[in-house]
Amino acid sequence: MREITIPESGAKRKLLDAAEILFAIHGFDLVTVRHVSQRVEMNVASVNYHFGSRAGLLATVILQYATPLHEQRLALLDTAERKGFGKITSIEAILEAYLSPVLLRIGSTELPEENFYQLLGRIFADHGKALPQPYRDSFQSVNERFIRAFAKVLPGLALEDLAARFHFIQGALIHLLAHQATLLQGTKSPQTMGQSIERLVRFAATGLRERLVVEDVVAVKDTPQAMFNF
Amino acid sequence: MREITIPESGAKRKLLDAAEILFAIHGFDLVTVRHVSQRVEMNVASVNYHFGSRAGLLATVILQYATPLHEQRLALLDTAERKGFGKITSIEAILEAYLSPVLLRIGSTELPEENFYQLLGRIFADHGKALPQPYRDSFQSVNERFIRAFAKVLPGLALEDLAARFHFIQGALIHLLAHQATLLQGTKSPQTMGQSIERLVRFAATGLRERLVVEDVVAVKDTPQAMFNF
DNA sequence: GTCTATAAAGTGATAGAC
DNA sequence: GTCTATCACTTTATAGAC
Repeated sequence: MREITIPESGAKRKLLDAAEILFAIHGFDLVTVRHVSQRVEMNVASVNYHFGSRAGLLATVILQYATPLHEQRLALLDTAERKGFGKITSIEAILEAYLSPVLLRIGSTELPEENFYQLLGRIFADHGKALPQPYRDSFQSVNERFIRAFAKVLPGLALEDLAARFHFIQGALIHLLAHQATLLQGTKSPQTMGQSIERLVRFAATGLRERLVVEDVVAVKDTPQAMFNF
Repeated sequence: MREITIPESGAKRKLLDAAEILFAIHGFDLVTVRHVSQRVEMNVASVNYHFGSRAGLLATVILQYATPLHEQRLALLDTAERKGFGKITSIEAILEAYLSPVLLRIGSTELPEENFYQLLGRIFADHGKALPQPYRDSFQSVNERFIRAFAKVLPGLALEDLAARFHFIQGALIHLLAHQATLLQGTKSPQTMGQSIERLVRFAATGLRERLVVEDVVAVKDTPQAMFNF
């Protein structure tokens, strides 16, 4: 599998900057190599020369943002776990390890805050669907790592329920990232993303602590791995 | 504003059936009028003849699903509110009025269950972005109606916090709809959507009941309408 | 590395025969 | 209403000049 390195400057960087904001605003499907190259007044062949293809450009953009975010999430999770479990705040610590890294805007170079969140929302909405399989697996392994961390501090909860709740939290985050900008239109005192994330942490922590006893939700015991397929 | 009526049979119905499943699988941006017409072995001009344009076809598909769902949600909410508040179960009743109508698969004619949920997820992920403004307003008014209903049974919670939490729940539902199918790959005893919705009701109800006292989340008092812009 | 020209295929929409 | 042919344009990608 080819490694993708992120250029600091030069022609590749210029094209990436253009691609990032266009993908953020219009989505992955509607942006053409012409839109990208024309935005920075380069020729139409430049994208294919520097990234091989349109797909190569898209993969580079996605990995530039997803990879450091994944690393930051896992690093914060490691730190939270080393500080020890059993404390009342451990659920919040894991949630913050997962949610707060989006606030660091890592991977971003020139992108305005609003477009950074939009782009991140699009990237995680389809779980790196535009990436080759090996890269997609990294999305999945981060999910699995977090679900197992929650399982340790919520021993009374079935893994199936935990996976479902984690999926809910992931959806809430993606929706927030995708629509925070439009949510603020016309507001004089805009909510910052930090405030929204803080709200989500509290909402999710309470929801996770709900002790589930449902008769009609049957436990699934056959293929554990299937639970992490998202 | 032109009314859009849904045909029961005939050429329009055939084209709609094709369009629905293609939009569900590939997304709104990648499906062409040729894909649609060729799927049911009709000529390329048929879409433009029957729907005026590609955009007209897309709007018809979206409204066919969104309109009855909106009506069902509001009808269930009215029923829940008439049964009286103050009971411990009122939060769950409102949540079920919002979430459970997706299980009825209303608006659907020929769509397999998996694709129905996918399509609904795509429709609500972008709040009817592909629709003319008057229709988009109906998405927003349903949200506002539900947030106000929650406010009555959660009087201690600021409207800003409520709106944020409702947005989280909406995101969780959309993510669930969009990925329920892939979530089940490889599972022998698949979770039904009904079970997932039941899990979401419990998770969300608990999260909504969390009594928020946060110093760093400042109340916004200027433009109330901006809170419902989603 | 940059750029123009072009290939080969696809796009939405429409004119006009039937 | 149906269908073919076609228009005017856009798409990704590449060959080849500089």
